[in-house]
Amino acid sequence: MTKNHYKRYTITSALPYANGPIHIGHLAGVYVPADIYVRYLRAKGMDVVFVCGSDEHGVPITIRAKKEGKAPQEVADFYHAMIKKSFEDFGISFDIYARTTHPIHHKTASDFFVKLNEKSSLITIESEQYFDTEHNEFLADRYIQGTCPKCGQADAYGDQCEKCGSTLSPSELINPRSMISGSKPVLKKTTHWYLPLDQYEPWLRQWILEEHKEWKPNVYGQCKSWIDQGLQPRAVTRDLDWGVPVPVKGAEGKVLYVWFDAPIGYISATKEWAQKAGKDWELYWKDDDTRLIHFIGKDNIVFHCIIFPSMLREHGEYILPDNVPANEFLNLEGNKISTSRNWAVWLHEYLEDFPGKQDVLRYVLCANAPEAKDNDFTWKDFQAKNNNELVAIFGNFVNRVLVLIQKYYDGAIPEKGDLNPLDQELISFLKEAPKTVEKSLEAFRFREALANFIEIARKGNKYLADSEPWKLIKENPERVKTILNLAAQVVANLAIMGEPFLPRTSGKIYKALGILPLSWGNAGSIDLLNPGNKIMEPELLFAKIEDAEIAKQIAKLKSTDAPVENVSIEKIPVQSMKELINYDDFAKMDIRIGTIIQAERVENSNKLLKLLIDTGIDQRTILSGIAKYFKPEDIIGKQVTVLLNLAPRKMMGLESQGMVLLAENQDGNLIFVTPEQGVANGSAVN
RNA sequence: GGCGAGGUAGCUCAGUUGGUUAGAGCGCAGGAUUCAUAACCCUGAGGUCACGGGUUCAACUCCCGUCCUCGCUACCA
Repeated sequence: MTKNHYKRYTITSALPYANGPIHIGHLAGVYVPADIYVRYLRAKGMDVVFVCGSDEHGVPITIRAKKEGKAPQEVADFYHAMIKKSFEDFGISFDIYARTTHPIHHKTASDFFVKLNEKSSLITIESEQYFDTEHNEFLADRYIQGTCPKCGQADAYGDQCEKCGSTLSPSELINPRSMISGSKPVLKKTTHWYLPLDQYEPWLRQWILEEHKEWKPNVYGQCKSWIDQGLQPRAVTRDLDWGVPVPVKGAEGKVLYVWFDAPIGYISATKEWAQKAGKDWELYWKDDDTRLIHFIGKDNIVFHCIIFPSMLREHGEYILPDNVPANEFLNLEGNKISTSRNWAVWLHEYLEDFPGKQDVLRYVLCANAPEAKDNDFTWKDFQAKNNNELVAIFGNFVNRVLVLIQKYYDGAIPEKGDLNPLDQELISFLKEAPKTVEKSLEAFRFREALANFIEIARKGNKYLADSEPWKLIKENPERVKTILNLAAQVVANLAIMGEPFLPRTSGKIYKALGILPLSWGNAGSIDLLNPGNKIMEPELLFAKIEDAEIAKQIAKLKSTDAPVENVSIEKIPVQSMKELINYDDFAKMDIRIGTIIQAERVENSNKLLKLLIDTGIDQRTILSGIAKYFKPEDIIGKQVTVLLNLAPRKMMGLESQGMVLLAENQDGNLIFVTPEQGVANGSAVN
């Protein structure tokens, strides 16, 4: 249960996978909110550690490494360095950005496993797994390719088909082959350790569903869904040579599964930081007065709410997360962000294209963060928020105050005199402002917090408009001193309360005011600036972003064929060529042209269409997973290419007698392979 | 199909335990102003709160059903 007071905070943000750069979706969902929260805590003087690091293990990295003829470490090094740098340049204020290949992490993860094993918290299960006899090693799911049993895609991986998105197990693949040698793998017995999640169900139910009803609806709902569906034991080891070796006799050639070692990375990162900073890491993980918070995206909910807490609890010494504020996903210009299609705004590219504009992106991503539902990032909105809010409201207010003080008082803060009702109103608003912002931040409502913050600048503009110092300067100069003193105090307040959201901008304001950064506790005061203090020549906080710059970004995005720039490691080709076959293999296939004469949806299926095909030699039923792409009535009469002698297979209680061939275009839509000109049904394709 | 999250002004979103004329920002229209990056400030138009039932003195808010979007999950040979 959330307590009222904590002595310290441990804040984690999801470990990026060292297999690609960071994009705005990662930032909006995880790193910007986490950083805002941490900066806020620090400004309040809280004892806080903010940890993150690269997740460098896992099979995708080894696959990429193999394809590029590199060692896995080289791939991880490249992206680790790139990610670390872009976070630094962007201003995410980690206390440490660690990595899971660091010895401290290997030892921590290893010890963690040993402890669980010694407590008999893990169970071992023997199973059959694919083994590459040529290379003499077990094959990770990702190392096995074969035909997807669900969509027929020939290059599905052992754990997932990237075309249809199905989750698979290697044994389901048709004609499995090793991606290392190309040979056909054999099943071989192997033993693995499992975390018996099913045994923790009563506790999880109590801990989450009863004691953490305050978690966000999306998080709470996902957890409930998982728990209600019944949890299964989960393997925590794999037969692989890239990862943390399983520290048990007889486990040679086995490593900890990435999902087991990655979250422990938060702990080892804290250890590494503590060593350097001369702190006691255990206070941050084992003391009940420490509040542990995980910032993640919705894809990580089950790991951070169910699996990792189960591990921590079984271990026995650790505290559990008090909250897991997971965000939804950010879309880009109406489409899902996609790395493979290069539909993304990459952080390292943004930093190059918009130098010095880190705060603009922070602002837009926070104002538009996908807190309750998926959200859309558009460049037009980015421009509008910059020009209409940062420039026109915030930047403009600060600028006009500084310009007026410069003009009337040669840059010296004037003295306050008697206060009138207008002043009083401003002062009481200002006094309440920190509490309002604070309340939103404490509830992880960052959009609201940001809106509350920008409201301060709005009020400042209104105060100037209402009090009209530029008019009064002639008739009542004494009064103007009070107005501009108060206006300047508002500017100082903006610097304090803006720091979590817009740290660089805050720095600029402090510099312009000629004062050192103030802590959050000063917010709300109207005595932050001493009369007589000199301010600097005003410098604009934000610049307008012109249409041309936006058009350029949109054009860049729309040229989806463009390779990922500034990434020297090449992307994995979409599909590599399969192994060679001889003519006889090909001749075995009976491929013909047929015509769809009936088409209807399959009941209770949202993917399958039941097609009746005239193949020239018969009329047969073929089921095809294309319901998402075609309406039945639209495809009747269409000539298509059909694989006739594919062994029949039952789906949804119906038998499919063949396969209709389809191609996928760049948008991910399916296209029938249709003869250029009409031909007779039954014509062979050779 | 099952489960989860959403469906509120043109756009992006708030609406706390059901309570008087449903809010904000942007955009739009009009006005005022000139200290300011032609920015600021004021006013206004715009919503059968997805749809249909029900509970209630009272429902955006609770219950039932339907439709749509997103995610997970099952059938995509």
